[in-house]
Amino acid sequence: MNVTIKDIARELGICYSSVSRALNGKPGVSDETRKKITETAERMGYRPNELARGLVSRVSRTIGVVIPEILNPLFNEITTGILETANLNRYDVFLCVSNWDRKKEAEYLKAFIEKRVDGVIIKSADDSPPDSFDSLRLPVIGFENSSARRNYSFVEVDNVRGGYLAAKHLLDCGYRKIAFIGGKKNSFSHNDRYKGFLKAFEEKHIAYNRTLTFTGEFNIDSGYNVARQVFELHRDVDAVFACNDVTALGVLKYLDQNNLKPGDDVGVVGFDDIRYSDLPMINLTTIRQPKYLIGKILMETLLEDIRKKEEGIETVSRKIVLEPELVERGTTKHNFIKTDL
Amino acid sequence: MNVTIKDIARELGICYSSVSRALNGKPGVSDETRKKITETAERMGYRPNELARGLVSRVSRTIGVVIPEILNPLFNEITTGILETANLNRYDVFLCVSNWDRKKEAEYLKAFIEKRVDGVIIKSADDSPPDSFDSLRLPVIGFENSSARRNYSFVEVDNVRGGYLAAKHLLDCGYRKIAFIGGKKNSFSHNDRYKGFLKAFEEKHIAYNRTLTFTGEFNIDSGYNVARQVFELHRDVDAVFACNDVTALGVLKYLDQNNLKPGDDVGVVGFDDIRYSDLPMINLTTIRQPKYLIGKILMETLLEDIRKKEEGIETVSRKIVLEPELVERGTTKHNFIKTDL
DNA sequence: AAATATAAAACAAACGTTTGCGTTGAGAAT
DNA sequence: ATTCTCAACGCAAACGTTTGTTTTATATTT
Repeated sequence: MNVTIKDIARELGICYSSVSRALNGKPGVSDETRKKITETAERMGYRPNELARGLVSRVSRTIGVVIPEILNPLFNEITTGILETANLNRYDVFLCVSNWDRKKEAEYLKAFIEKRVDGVIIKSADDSPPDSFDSLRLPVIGFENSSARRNYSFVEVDNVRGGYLAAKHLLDCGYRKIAFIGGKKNSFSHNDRYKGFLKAFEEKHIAYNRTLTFTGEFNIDSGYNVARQVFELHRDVDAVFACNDVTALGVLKYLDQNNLKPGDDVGVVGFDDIRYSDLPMINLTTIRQPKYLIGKILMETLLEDIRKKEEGIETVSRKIVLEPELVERGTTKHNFIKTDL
Repeated sequence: MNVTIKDIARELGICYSSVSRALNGKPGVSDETRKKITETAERMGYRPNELARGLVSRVSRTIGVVIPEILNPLFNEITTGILETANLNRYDVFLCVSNWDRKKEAEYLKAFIEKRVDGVIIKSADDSPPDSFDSLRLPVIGFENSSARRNYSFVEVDNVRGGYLAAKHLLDCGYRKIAFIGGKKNSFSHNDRYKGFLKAFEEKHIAYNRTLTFTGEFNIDSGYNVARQVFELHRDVDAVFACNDVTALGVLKYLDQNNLKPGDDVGVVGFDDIRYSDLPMINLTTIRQPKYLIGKILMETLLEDIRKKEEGIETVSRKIVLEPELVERGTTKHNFIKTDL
């Protein structure tokens, strides 16, 4: 049904190999016939079959991407960077959402292999990235979890520094009883941010009460519920560092419903700087991750690895660390002085 | 480098066609050899090459999706529905973002054809969906723009009714000087929502001052700027119907910065009911689109069309219309009575 | 004019599958 | 003993490309 190079060859009474060479700009065909070929290809509406092409050339110009969520603004923006960079380089992307399910993740990876993608980008659902790639020679790059040390590259933000910046800022403002609401317990990002968080206290020789440490899920409801827990258990908490902005939104929701004014009554710092957190109604102080850039670098690094592999150049696993940045907004106030509520 | 069915056949001293049949559960191979085959396939780590498979079977189990944006919460949730439904049915999705660029859109479609996707879902960047499919027999389904009547199916929300619900609600509350901030001028959704909007006025025999009609882009800044325009030009406006929630957020931002209280001073209704619009800090009254469901139905309908095509059954273009729903929140108040500001 | 070089085109194998058809051989029916 | 049936398996073509090799035709050299 579709036009093939054989059809074009038959139309012109020549061999189809010449058509292939002509259309791919390879030598071995005269300018005259080349012109005739491109013209008839155009006229007949020829569309190369990338499946056949990929079968012999072993290149599919396709990347597989697995992320845990897409609704989450963090991954949303990272994905945007990934997709735009891919498309800029004429690659197509299989996008798969694991919902933090390790099993699904493995299934997607299997499908990627069967569809012969040229490379894979993965934010693993847990902190032991799949090892099924170790045997294949498929270029892979991960987001976060670099500490799990695989033989592939990683991109991530300096989470220790992020946690440090958050705590230091809160302490500088004058907040003292600071609750830490982390992400999944024992996840690398959680641990690193907590580590940095504690470091700020140490540096200022302020003792940290570890009973103020909590963990939550990556959504608003969780943030809300944990906030309630925090304030019911510890009436004297005067600030919260939430390990991501979505959780922070849940905290803000709790404060709003309990007539606590962010910044004045309770300081709040988030992490990520998601879209809309700069709205005046939200105005969340946060640690910014360069989300779009992360996606862009993930894809660019992967494409470079793919190119090198095609050229037979050995690649080394890299770990690319980006800097987080404090964004001061209205949910923290300088010169905070505790007033008993 | 990869294990093939020929490798398995050689290992067992049989013909590779038997391997194919065994692995695909087809008849013509004894239970005994079938078992041996599946075992060695497993042992050797065989992964079928979907490129080769697709080449002969003409089925790739791959869907191409083109959307204008992914950052936008509306498309974000629709995409979630699309992806999850695809994955549930063991399809992979090429996701491409057009950024409302007609040319990019065409490029993606071309790539889809070359990669031999089984079907396409598209929210076209403008209101004349690409016609390049008319010749191909590729199953396609669109989101919105159904009025452009192509020979493929569409899913959309009843936009006329949505506009009507918004205006009726505002009028019922007591708002009278209502600004309409639309989307891209002359887009079908814009026109339909405006049509419904006007209908509510007619029904109540209230004249509508058409100078209160504005258009904007699909982002916060635009909403903010148009809001400023609205209120600088028309000091007596007491409510705004924004054609989408993102624009409405821009309006809320403007109100916040000008000490106007949503609901009490100015009624605001959005459209879509995006994530986070239910946060107490935002609390936006809006017309809900069943976003996830839209994505799900888009994919399910497409897959059905694909299945029918594979079975040689003729398909007819359908237009699936979903109902929008008014969600009352804090940015509109009943018994609003105009007080001169 | 014969030998040689070169560009253009044809030939053919390969990529890894699926699948229609032909072959084989063992047991059942005659 | 001969024929028939039928499952199990092998053979080979096909899907639409790319690409190395061979043939052909033309131009160049001696």
